Amino acid sequence: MDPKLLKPYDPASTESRVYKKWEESGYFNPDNLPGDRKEVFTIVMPPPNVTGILHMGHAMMLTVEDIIIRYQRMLGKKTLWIPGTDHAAIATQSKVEKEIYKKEGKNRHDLGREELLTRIRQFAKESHDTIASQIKVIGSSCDWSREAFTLDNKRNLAVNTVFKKMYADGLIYRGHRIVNWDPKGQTTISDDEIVYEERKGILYTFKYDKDFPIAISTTRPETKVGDTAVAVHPDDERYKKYVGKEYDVEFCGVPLHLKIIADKEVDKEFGTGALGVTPAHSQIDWIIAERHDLPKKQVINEFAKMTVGDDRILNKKTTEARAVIVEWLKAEDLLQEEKEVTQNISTAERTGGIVEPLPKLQWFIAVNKEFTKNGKTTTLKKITKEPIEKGEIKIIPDYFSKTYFHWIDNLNDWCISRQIWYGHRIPVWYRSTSLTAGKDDEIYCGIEAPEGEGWKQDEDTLDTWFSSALWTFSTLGWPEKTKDLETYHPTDVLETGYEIIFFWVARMIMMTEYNLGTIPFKNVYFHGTVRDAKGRRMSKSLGNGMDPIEVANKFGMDAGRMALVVGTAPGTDSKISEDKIKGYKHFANKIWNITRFVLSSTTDTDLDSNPTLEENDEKIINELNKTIEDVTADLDNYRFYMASEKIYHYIWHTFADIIIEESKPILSGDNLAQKTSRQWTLLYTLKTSLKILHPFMPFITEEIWSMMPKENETMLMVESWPKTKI
RNA sequence: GGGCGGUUAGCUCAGUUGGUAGAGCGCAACAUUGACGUUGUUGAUGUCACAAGUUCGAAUCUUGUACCGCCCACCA
Repeated sequence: MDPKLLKPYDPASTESRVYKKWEESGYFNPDNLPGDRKEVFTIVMPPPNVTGILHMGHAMMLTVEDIIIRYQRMLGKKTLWIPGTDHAAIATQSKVEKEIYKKEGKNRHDLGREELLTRIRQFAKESHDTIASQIKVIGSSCDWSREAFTLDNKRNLAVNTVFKKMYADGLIYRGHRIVNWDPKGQTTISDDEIVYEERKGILYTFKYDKDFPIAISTTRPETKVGDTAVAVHPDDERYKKYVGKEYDVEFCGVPLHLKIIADKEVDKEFGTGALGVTPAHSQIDWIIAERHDLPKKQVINEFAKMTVGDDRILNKKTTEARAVIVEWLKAEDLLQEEKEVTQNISTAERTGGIVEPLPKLQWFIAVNKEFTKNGKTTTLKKITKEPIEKGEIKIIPDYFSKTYFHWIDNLNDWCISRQIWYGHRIPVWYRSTSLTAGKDDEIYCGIEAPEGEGWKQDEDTLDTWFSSALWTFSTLGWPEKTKDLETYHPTDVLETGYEIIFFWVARMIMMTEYNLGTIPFKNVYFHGTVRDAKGRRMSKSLGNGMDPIEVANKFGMDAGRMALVVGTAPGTDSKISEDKIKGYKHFANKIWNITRFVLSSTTDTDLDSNPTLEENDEKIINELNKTIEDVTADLDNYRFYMASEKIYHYIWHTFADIIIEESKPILSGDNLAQKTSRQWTLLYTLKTSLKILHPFMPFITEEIWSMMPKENETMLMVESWPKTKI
C-alpha cells in the first residue's frame, strides 16, 4: 500500500502535482486521447476579463464546465475545451488608466495612444498569466494548446472579416444619432451597458416666458436651453388652439425659437400634458424632432458642460446649470411647482458615470434591416430569435427563453464604436480629396489598410462584445477553413452566467447565424450567481469576496468544487461559506480513509477474478448500479447539483457507513467464500465510486487511482464511465 | 409600467412524469481509540406562504392574493 495513505489526505501537496501529471499526459488535447473516439464534444470557455483575478463565480463556471467535459471524456468522446481570455476593452483600459493616474498623475492624453496601449498590454499579459494559473488550480481539463485571446491576431482577422462582410451587406452603418455618452469614460456605450439607478429628483413645472401660453414639466431644466418645440397630444383640447404657432422667448439669457407641435407620443396625463422638446439630449425628443423636421440644437458637450448661454451657465456642469436656471425661474416668477419624484437615472456600467444622451456620428449594427440569407429575406433580429423558437438551441433552465425573447422584441440598433484605444480598431479608413479638402469624402472598409496616400484609419475601437460574439468560431480558426472548425463546431454547450444572456449569448447566436449560417452551440446552461453566506453579492467594497486560490490552499479545490456544485440548481443563485467547503474537505478525508480500509483488506484481491458473489454482495452491486444509473441520468440532463449530492450520499452513507461496517466481521471471520466475495465487492465498489466521483473531485480520485493495485498504469481521467452491467 | 423567478425542518436548499415530505449544516443523547474524531449510532422539529379549483389523491397542475428577489423600459 502506498505510504501516503497512512497519513491524512493533504490536498495542498497533491493537487498541483496531479494537474501537472494531467498536463504532461497530453489528454487535455483531443488529438491525443486514447482509443477510437468518434463522437465529438466541445465547450468553449467563456473568456474571463483580463482585468484582475478570478473570483468564486469563475470557479463555479470552470467547475461545471470541467464536470461536463470530464464526464464526456469518460464516455469515450473526443472532448475539446478551449480556454481563453477577454481583453474587455473599456474595463481594462479604465482600470489601467486609473492606476497610472494614481501613481503618476498622468492621463491618457499625456501618454499618447501607443504608450498607453503598451502599458495596457503589459497589464493584460500579467493579468492573463494570473488567470491561467488560477484556471489550472481549479483543475480545468482544457486544451492549453488551443488557447485564445479576444484581441490576438487570429481573432482580429475574424473581427475585421465580419465587419467587412456586414458593412458590404449594409448591416453595419455609420449614423448620426443620439447615443449613450459616458462623460466619465469619455466614450459611447451600448444600451446594455447602462445600469439604471433609482434616485430622488425634482420635477419642475414652469413656463419658458411670461407670455408663453403653456407650462411644461421636466427634471432637467438645464436642457431646456436646447428646446426647439413644445409637443402636445393631438387630441388635447386644452392646447389644440396653439398647435402650429411659433414663439420667440429668452430663457435664462438664451434665445429660443419654439414651435408648438402635436405628437401622439405625448402623454396627456403626465405633468401639464405638454412636453418641451430637446432633440439633441433626449432619445424620444430626437425621434419627435425627426418626425416634425425640427432643428436639433446641442447645448451640452462631451464633458457634460453647457455650451450655450452667458457666464451664468456657459461651461458650467449640467447640475450647476440646473441650480442656476431654477433660481432664475424663481426670480422671474415662472416656476409653478416643484415635486419630488423618484426617477431611474442611467449610469455607465463600468465607470458609474451618469449617461448623457448626445447626438454623435457612430457605427451601428442594424438589427431590423432586411437582408438575404440562403435566398430568404430576414433580419438579424429574426436570425437571433429563431434558433431558440425552433428548439435548435435549448436553454437550461428553460424559463430564460422568455427573458431572451423579451429582449429581442425590444432590441434597437447596436452602437459598436467606442472612443477608447484598447480594442479592435474599426477597419475603416477615410481620405479627403483635393476637391473637398477637410471633408472625408472617401471611405474604405477592409481587412487591411488600403493602398495609396492619405488614408487615415478611424480612431475608434469596437465594443468588446463584438469580438466575444464570434468566440465559438473565431477560436476554431475561422475565417480559415480549418479542420478544427469542421470537427468541433457547432459546440455542444455554452455554460455561463445568466447576467450576460443579452451581452453575449444573444450576440453569439446572431453573429454565428449570420456568418456561418449555423447555431454556435446546442445547449446553453446558466449557472446562478455565487453569493456569500448571507446572500450578498461578493464585492470588493463589501470585502466579502473569496479567493479560489485561498480555498484551494485551505480546503483543497476538490472540496471547493463540491461546495460550488452541490445544491446549486441552474439559474438559481447560491450561497457559499467556509463551513460548506469544510464539509467537503471532510468528505475528501472520508474517501481517503475508505481507500485505506479497502486497500489494506484486499491486498490479495484481483478484480479480474470474478468470484461467485454472495447474495448480500449481489445486493450491494445492484444498489451501486442503481446509483450509477441515477447519476448518469442526472449528468445527461445537466442536474449536476443532484448527481454530486447522490454520489456524496452514496459514498459516505452507503459505502462507508453500511457496506464497510458490515464487512468488518466478514473479513475477520473464517467463511472464505464469503470473505472472497466481499473483498471483491469492496474493491469493485471503490473503483467504481472513484470513477463516478472523478468529474466532481478530480484531484483526490486521480491520486487514489494511482494507488490502486492494477490501475496505477492508467489515468482515471481517460477511464471509461462505469456501465451498470458487471 | 411590463416580464421572470421564489415562498418546504432553526439555517441553506432538494423534491425530474401528482400518490399524505427529504439532504447537508445545526441541535440533543449515547457510543467508541486498528479505515476515518475531519468518527459512528439514535433522535426531535414541517397545517410544504395564503385562498379557491381540477382530481380517488396536490408541495407538485389551474386561478387569484400577499410578501421577497431579479430583469427589462425613451413618461419628459
